[in-house]
Amino acid sequence: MARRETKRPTDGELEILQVLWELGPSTVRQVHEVLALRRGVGYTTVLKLMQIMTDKGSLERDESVRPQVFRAAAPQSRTQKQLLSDLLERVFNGSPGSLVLQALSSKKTTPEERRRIRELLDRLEGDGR
Amino acid sequence: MARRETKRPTDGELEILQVLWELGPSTVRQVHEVLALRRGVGYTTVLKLMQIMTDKGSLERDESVRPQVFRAAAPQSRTQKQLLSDLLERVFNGSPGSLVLQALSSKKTTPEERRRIRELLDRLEGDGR
DNA sequence: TGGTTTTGACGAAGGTCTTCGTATAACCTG
DNA sequence: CAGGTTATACGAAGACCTTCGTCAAAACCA
Repeated sequence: MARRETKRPTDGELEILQVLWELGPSTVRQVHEVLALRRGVGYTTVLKLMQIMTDKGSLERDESVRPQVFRAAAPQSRTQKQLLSDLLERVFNGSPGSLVLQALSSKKTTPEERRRIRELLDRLEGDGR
Repeated sequence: MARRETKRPTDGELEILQVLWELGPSTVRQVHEVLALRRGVGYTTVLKLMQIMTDKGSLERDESVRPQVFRAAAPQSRTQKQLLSDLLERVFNGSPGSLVLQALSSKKTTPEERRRIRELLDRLEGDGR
């Protein structure tokens, strides 16, 4: 028996999702061009991964055109939210406080971002909780 | 050839680290008791994982006592920071803004946590950046 | 249309991870 | 000290993942 697992994307899958979120629906070749520059991976490697992802449901494929066009099945924001929530549970014991503090203190934020965070905090206070 | 990898702990490793951070230095038996309740894993499975982690350097082992006592090589906060930073790069393109917003909006925070976040934001503004 | 290039499917190698079974070593108890 | 119990080491099975070679199909083009 092996792992019963979350449906977290693997590293390779995430890399491909990132490219597709940025480029929009793309062919294998287009994705490969980006990844080849980034780390010299072969064309069939990318193809295979994308085929597997399609089987898994994380990509969708338009076979009516040639070459086939792939796109991410879920929007970036949803995947981000899911992975963040996963990290929160597995690493921060489900309490977002220290996560947010760590994120804010170790990385640079823009004034605009900070403004929006304050706004959100205000709204949370307003909710009475 | 296979994956050249980050040194992110695997799921199983993280589970053990969590137990050790909570209990402090512990024997395999103690760790196993927690994990067995949580998901029925076998004793030697836990042992093996902890041995591997010791080889990798993520655990340290006191062999001078019997049974041996293991402890996490790195403090929880450091691992949290590392994993958060990793997620930030791989999933949020290195910009913490939306990460923080997502974390705040999807999970409950306490008033105390929000106060500390505001404090930190104030300090960041003060820095002139 | 025939040759060349691009695309897509497939399988398999080699790695990691998790899981245990089994065998040994250490310890304890009478 | 003998017998039983607990702790450790070891190896191997089986599930993924990533990687690519190879071949066939499709598209292109001169």
